[in-house]
Formats: sequence, C-alpha cells, structure tokens
Amino acid sequence: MGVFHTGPEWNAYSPEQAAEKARTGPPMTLRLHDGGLATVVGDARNGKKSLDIDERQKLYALRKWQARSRISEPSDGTLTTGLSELTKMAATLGLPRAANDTASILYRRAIKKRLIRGRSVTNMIAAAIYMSCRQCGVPRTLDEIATLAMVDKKVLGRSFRFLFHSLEQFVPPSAPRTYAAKFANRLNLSGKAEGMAIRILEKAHEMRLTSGRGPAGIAAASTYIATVLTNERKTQREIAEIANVTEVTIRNRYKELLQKLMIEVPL
DNA sequence: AAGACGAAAGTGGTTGA
DNA sequence: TCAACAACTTTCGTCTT
Repeated sequence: MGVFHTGPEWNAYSPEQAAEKARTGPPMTLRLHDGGLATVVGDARNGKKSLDIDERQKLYALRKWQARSRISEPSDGTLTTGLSELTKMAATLGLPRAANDTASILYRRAIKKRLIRGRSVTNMIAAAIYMSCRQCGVPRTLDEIATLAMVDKKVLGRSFRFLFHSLEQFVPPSAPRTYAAKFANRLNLSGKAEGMAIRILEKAHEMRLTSGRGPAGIAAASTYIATVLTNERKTQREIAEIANVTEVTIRNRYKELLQKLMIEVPL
C-alpha cells in the first residue's frame, strides 16, 4: 500500500529545530491571503522625478481601487485575519513550512465551503493545523496543539472531526515512528537506539500490535526497550514525561511488545 | 532510596442498540 | 439516549537494584 510522503524531507522535533531548518523567504504565496498574485501599484513617484497632475490622480485612484479590491468579498476579511492567526499559531508550535502551508490550504477550503460560520475561528485554525500535522507526518499530538493554542481539547477534537468529515480529505493516522524519533531526539539518544526503537515499531506494526493503541504509548514503550537494549537506559518516568503518557501505559505496551516480539532483555 | 512492577478502581471518549 | 466497552490514568503496595 502506497503511503504518500507529502511532508518536508526533514523533520522538526522542537520549535527551535524547526526555526533552524525551515527555509524561509519568498515566495510566500499561500500565506498571503491573495496568494501574492495581486500587482502592487507603486506610489506616484515611480521612477520619474515628477508626473503631471493628471497622471498622479489616475495612479492615486488606481491604488485606492486596488487596495479595496484585495479585501473585497465578505469572507475575505476572515480569511485574512485567519491566515495571519494561523501563521502565528504555527510559529509557536514550531511547524515546518510544509505543515504551515498545508494548514493554510485546509483553512481556505473550509472557508470556501462556509464551514466556519458561527464557529470559533481559533478553534477551526487549530483543527486545520492538527490535520495538517498528521498529513505531513509532523509529530504533534492533539493535546500539545490544544495546550499551545490555548483551546479546549474536547472542542478541538470536535472541530477536527468536523473538518475531517466536511472536507473529504485523506488523513493518515499519525505514525508512532515519528513520535519515536521525536522522543529519541528529546532524550539525546544515539542514532543506534533511535533506529532500534523504529525497527521495533515496524515489527509491531507487522504483527498488528499497533492498531487501536495510542501512538504515543507504543512509541514510548519501544523507545524504552531500545534504551535498555543499548545500555542508554532512561527511567520510565523520564520517557513517560516526554511522551505525555504514564509509566503504567509504558509498562503495559512494553510487556506486550517483549512477549509478542520475543525480545530478550538482559536481566 | 530510587526505580520497576502490577492490581484495582476511576476517567473520558467511542460505539451500537 | 444510554449502556457497554476499550484505552489510558491514578493510586498505592510490593518487589528489585
């Protein structure tokens, strides 16, 4: 089965990294509400030292007309403020460009379909961002986004599901391996340990051990196993903290994985 | 003393009659 | 609309290192 990798070729596991890795600068197309398509009419001095009054007035009128036309349709105002709020939110979440752009597209489509009527703009934006993260394989949980965007988790979940159903959009469930990579990074594990955690996850996936389980829990468990096997031991508590699951959950997944995958751990 | 283990009861969300 | 259900949490007592 082909899974499209629509995300960036790099991953950001923290806001700082995203800032480092993101290639910024023009063209900013999707983030400007008119896609940067509008021709900007310069001011009246434009090259020449002076223009006669007639030309000046023509240019002035043109500029005025154009300024108005850029924010013309009634829905366009919410689009503009929405997109700038979206970009702000994406920045505090440390999202890579691709995720930001994808979220913009989703938000635009939501507006076109009149889905934001009577709903909280902030919430719909957060939902679009969450959706885009899953689409781009960026490891951000619903909780993380809810916390950082300062919206209620329950409402965000509802908004997301609403978007998910309304825009008929293919959104893969978030893959545990992206979380494993994130955890390994935050725990300063070696590449060897990280690779091992990911291999464990792939094995687990083959054996259908992952469906129905929270991705973060499984990823945390395989990360824990990897630290034991490579002698880079971290406590369950440390990992639990980073993964935002409890030690008990790690233990439960860990027990299953050891048993089903027949991994031997040193005593 | 700190970490790992696991039983038992509780929480919030999904599902299906 | 409600009850059953699964995943996960909280709490806490007991082993292990």
